[in-house]
Amino acid sequence: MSPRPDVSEERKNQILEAAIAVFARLGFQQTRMDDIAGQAGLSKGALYLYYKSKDAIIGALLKYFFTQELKHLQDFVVTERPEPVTEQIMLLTRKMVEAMEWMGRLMPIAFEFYALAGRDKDVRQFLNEYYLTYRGDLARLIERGIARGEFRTVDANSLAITLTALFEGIALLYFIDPHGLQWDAQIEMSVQTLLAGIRA
Amino acid sequence: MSPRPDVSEERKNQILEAAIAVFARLGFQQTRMDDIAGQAGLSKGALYLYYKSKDAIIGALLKYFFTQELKHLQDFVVTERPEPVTEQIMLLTRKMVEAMEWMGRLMPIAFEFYALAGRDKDVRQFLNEYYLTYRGDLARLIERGIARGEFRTVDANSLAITLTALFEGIALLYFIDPHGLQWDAQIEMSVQTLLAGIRA
Amino acid sequence: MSPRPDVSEERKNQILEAAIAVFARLGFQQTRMDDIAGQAGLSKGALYLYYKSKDAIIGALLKYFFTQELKHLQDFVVTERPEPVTEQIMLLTRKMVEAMEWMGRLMPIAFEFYALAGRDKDVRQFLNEYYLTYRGDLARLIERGIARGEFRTVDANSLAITLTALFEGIALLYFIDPHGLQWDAQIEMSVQTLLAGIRA
Amino acid sequence: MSPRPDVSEERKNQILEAAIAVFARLGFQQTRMDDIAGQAGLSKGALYLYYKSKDAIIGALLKYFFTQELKHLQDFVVTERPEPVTEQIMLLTRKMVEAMEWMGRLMPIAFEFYALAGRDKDVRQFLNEYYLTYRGDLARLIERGIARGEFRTVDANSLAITLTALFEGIALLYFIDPHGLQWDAQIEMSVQTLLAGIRA
DNA sequence: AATGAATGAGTTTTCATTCAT
DNA sequence: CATGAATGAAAACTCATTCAT
Repeated sequence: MSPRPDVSEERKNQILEAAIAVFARLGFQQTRMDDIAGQAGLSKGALYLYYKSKDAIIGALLKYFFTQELKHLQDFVVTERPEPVTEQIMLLTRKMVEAMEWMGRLMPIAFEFYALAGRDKDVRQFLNEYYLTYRGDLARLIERGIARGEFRTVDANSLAITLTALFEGIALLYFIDPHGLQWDAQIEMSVQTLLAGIRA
Repeated sequence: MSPRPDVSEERKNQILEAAIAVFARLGFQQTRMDDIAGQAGLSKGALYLYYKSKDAIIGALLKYFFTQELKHLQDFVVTERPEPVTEQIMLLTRKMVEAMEWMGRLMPIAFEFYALAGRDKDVRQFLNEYYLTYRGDLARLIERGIARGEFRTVDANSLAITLTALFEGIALLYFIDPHGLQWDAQIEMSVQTLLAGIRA
Repeated sequence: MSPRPDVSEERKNQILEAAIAVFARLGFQQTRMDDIAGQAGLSKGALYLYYKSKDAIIGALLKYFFTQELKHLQDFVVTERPEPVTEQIMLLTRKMVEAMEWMGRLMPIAFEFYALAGRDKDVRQFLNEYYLTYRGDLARLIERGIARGEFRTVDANSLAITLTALFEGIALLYFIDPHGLQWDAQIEMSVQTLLAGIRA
Repeated sequence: MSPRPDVSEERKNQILEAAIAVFARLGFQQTRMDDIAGQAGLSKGALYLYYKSKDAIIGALLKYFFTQELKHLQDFVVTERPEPVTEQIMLLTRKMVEAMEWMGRLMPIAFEFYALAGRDKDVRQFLNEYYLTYRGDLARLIERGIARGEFRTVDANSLAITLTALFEGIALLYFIDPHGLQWDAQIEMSVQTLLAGIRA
């Protein structure tokens, strides 16, 4: 009677969420398939019904992870808003801080990916595309600021790279020492200083 | 006393250099003790005469690697120089670009260490101290700029963090896509913009 | 009684035929229950409704396979025929050649069974009985030839063994190199030569 | 002082002998690497120092096994002998019987190879070459018999195939039922009958 | 000091079998 | 009857580490 509902999608997410939890704690290499299975409440065999290898899980995670990152930014950029762009960027920055704190457990995964990118062309390629999109979106925001006369006429693309680098660099420092500093204040100050450098 | 010079120190460096070469290519995890031994021109057994485990090699490398990084900066900061601090920072930036290009093949190792920091407290602790020193040195440079009236009265420490983050962030982007951009110009522009934000 | 015809026997054969198809291609060990299920157009679970294990399928196949083999021969031997026995044997030989070519794709299964016989006493026992029957039938044919004065007074049983061995040996050589020779001519010649040795 | 003697060759043979022992008992598939290691008195790891996989061991065994088979025959054929060829072939037959009894434990391995040949082109190719050589050698012996006037003018090659098939077929029957018959007498009789068919 | 053969615990992956639906 | 998702017990293979020489 009951057409068994397709659990495939559900299982895949269940496994990815479990993988995130254990990868964050142990790193890709230290994590055993058993760990993921245990965390997901499934048997080891079940993992292989949905992903054909550990690498496949890591690969799926890569997309899952960075795709979500982009969503945040794109929600922001896609619609023209009335507030000054400076303010929008500060808002974005604050959102990023929140995300950073919330995603603290995911940061080790990001750094695993960066390390992996050193050896794996596909991963590097994927990350490259991610950053291209990311800074492209930022560049559009900055151009809006230039058009509105908020910013000097700077190379929006270059500045987008600078901003991206600043975000990533701060994330790294936060990752190394999350409790040694008032990061929210610090980040706001950093971005403020940078924006001060391009104010019209 | 001993007529034979102590070969021990030499061997240890020989091993670390070999480890750098293969770790950069393969990552910590993929690298076999055999790989290091082969690269060093020693037997696998010999490795264990000088380091008691693979982890010990990685640990020694951590110090070796980041200590060298600091030297560059400290040479710069330790002596008061006559040039404007802005110029000194730009000079430092250019040095960093050169180093980045020259050390390109070593960058994977840095990212291996960041990933490792996520699950090894000692590594995290060590990197934290590294960054403390690094930004402390930068802060002194910035204070000098403030004292000389080149910069506004900003929180030198905060700005040092901002600058450190910017350097690290750019290094990450360079690592992911070394040939997609004119990195030397990009970095100079990034730092210039930031410094423009604090110019008196 | 039951208005529905017993589907059980039909299913069992369906499964055996599917098993033959995949076993021939992949061998017993390489074949997955999934392969058999897929080939039979059934679910994996259904297999277990009709056979309690993979080994049970192989066991059933053993009987199915060699029982059919014997039918051919027995049709031949059971009724006294008017033709010279030599001619009957040649006829039988030609039938065997036809069967060999037709069953070419099934020969791997026979060799799987021989290999299996090496480690499974039941299989060995079953094959032993098969050969006993086979050569018993041949012996009766030969005795008829002796009785009719076509052959010298030889030990019919021994000769039956010789003939069986010759058939099996040629099948092996054919299996290893089916296209390297004119097997039909070769086999006829082989049997002719053997029969020449016992002609009265 | 003592230049450590190269144990590599010794180990490889040690492993092959161990493999023969357990393969004969358990078959290729049922045999675990641990079984071979245990039988060889080595650790599992040591196996992999000398053969890179289980298949590699099987492959090496294939050569080892059939190469030795050929040696027996070639010793026989290579030098022109004074005895009648019929007698030489009977002598060869008797040797084969001895070998068969001595190698009883190896026969399961031969049948494993035959089954394997059904799925593995390389194995099939190898066996094909083996049989080509084998019957080529036999053909030379038979030709000698024709030249000496012992045999009728038959196709030596065809007869070599017949003889090879007879040997192989008898080996199969022996394998299935080693104790049910006086095999030595049976084989002599079989070959005698065949040779009777070509006697001049 | 140096070697490299040997070890064996540890890891991914496979697949016959079960059982809730 | 039939399904196919789930299980978990193997088993091949790896590699850091040891130690006899």
